[in-house]
Amino acid sequence: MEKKKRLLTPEERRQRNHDEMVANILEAAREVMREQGVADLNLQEIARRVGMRAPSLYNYFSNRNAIYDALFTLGMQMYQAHLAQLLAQYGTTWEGIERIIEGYLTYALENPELYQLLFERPIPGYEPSADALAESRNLLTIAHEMVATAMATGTIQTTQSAEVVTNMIIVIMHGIAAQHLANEPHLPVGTGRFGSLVPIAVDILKKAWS
Amino acid sequence: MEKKKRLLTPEERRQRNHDEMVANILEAAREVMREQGVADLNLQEIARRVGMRAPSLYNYFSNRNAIYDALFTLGMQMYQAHLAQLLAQYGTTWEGIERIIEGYLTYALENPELYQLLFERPIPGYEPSADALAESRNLLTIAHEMVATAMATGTIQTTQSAEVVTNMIIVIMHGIAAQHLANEPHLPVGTGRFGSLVPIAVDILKKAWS
DNA sequence: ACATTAATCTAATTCCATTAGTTTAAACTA
DNA sequence: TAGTTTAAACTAATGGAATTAGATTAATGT
Repeated sequence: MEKKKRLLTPEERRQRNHDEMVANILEAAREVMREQGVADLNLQEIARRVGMRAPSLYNYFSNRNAIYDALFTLGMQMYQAHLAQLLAQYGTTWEGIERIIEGYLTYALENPELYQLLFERPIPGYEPSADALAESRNLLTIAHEMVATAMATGTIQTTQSAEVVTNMIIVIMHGIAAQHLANEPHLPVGTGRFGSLVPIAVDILKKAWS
Repeated sequence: MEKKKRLLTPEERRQRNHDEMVANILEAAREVMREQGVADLNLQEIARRVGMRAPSLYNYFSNRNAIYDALFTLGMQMYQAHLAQLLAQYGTTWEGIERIIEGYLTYALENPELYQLLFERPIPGYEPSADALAESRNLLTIAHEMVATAMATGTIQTTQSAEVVTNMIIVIMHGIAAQHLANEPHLPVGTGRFGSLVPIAVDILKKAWS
């Protein structure tokens, strides 16, 4: 009978408010990046949108790059969740590989600001922190394991190493996304000069490797 | 007997000095971009290197973006010369295609600042001018003609359209260069996780299309 | 009540791009 | 040759943005 739905202690309430504000700031930052370009992140504008002045942001992030870094980590986690879902659904089949390539483009179109931050580097003064980069190495491991499984089960048949196969898939996946984003970012997945190449590229790989 | 090697008129001398200074500024700008990143082009630093103060640069360029634009055009002309040379030497053979892919990576490694400006966009507030973009459309035309010739002469055999073939080659070429530059920019052409994929990628295409 | 602390603010600093206005020296003109 | 024009430089000023310093407020803890 002590507590049916225990009230929050002041400490917890403070923490919750703080976390909420962090989330709000990141959300506002993504909006600004989408509207004004990834590199033009403007602290005054973020502050305006969350209802404070720019210097107050420093209670939540130590500087502008810390905001980029939080978004880098967030974006990496989002992409990994997206990828894990595809892997669970399709496994390591050729269809799965096609879905993964398509999924990379989907992610890029749905979250262009995060995509650019994660996979198209040069933000003026920003380099991902060691923590952020660890997430990104994790992603490469997942890709490599997927390819190794596909080779072990015979889906992919080639004398090339799993590393070469992985890298080639990355090249094609990234090449398509980069060109689509640069030239026809408004067109949906599966359409346009580059977006429509996904199944064609997979056919070419299939012809070479099965 | 009028003039053995005619002296320059004052007008010509003035023009020559002006042109020289423009070239010096662009050279200094490339240095700064290489050292501090493409997006961090700093007018004070350029000015220091050519021996003047920042506002004096405005006698030669109307603003910072005009410098980017001049470099865009310069870089595009350099790349086209590079490409024309390869085309003349190897023609539209499979070896020629391999050299072109390799040549794109070579250009990217030798002129990383121009490569990023030309082929990896987002410089904060800069969009290429119409003139600069015309150069870039020209490049696509050259690529498309090359592929059409290769298909007409039977080097490339496929039911795909020349446009699809061109775009796929662009995807692979750019994908390799982007990954190499992002991950192992210090390694020379032909080496590293991505640089070594060039011949492998060409083999895959050859298997699919000949 | 008093002290602490988080969260906010305003004001100040620094770094840039860009503009305004001035000076100098060369070149043209009468 | 003297006076005018013009290119090319300068210094000083403006305005935007990140960041730091210092003061204030309000909630919490003792």
